[in-house]
Amino acid sequence: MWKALSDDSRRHMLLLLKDKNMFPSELAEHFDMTLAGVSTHLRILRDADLVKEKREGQRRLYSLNTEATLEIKNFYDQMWSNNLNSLKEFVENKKRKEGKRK
Amino acid sequence: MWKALSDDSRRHMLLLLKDKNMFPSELAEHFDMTLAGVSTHLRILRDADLVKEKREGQRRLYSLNTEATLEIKNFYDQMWSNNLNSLKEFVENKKRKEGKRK
DNA sequence: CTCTTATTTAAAGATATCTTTAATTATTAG
DNA sequence: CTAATAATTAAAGATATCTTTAAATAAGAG
Repeated sequence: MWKALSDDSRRHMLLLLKDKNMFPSELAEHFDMTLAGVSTHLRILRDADLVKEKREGQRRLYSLNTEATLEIKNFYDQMWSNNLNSLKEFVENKKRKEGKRK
Repeated sequence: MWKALSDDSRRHMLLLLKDKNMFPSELAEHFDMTLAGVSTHLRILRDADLVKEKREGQRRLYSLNTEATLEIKNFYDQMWSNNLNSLKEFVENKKRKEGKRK
């Protein structure tokens, strides 16, 4: 999963899929890479459970698996704070600051 | 930075340094690896700005750079939710659940 | 059934990463 | 200064990763 996230193209794919479900050929347009290359990256993301695949006839629709990104958050929580309160405060703080800026 | 986090040993080092600042020789005791290997990993973590180094005579004390892990959180926020409210709710929800469990 | 389209898989090459050993730098102790 | 200790750097080997080309699978169109 961390290996899956360590590649720039794959993180880019995840952010694209976040906005819109896509077919491999569609995704490939956003990258300077062959369709086979994209397909390989999608397999890695699928194995890491970061994306879901749904067959639609001869095509395959890929979508973000929103549940699976939790491990990143867990690691962040462990690193950044000992308890969830601090995270909560951080979020509230950031919101407050953003409110001011407007 | 993502490359730095993609290695199991390095993530383990970060979690160890979170609890206690350590010298390379001290860290090496926790790993099945030579001191030189540990030193190389520490260089990568230092380059990624994830740890800080402080010379103390002939030794070098390593500590976690708590500020730098923010990029992970940013990515998580982008992936998992469009707005910070959802994250806040998630945290509150998790806390509530944990409260129940006790 | 044959041709086309969408996608995956396998093989191969180039590049990157991890880990070790050996050499190097720097500090402290005698 | 010399010896010992702490740590880094360089070189080298093994392994892993990325990307491409070519072959394979699978669905739909004629």
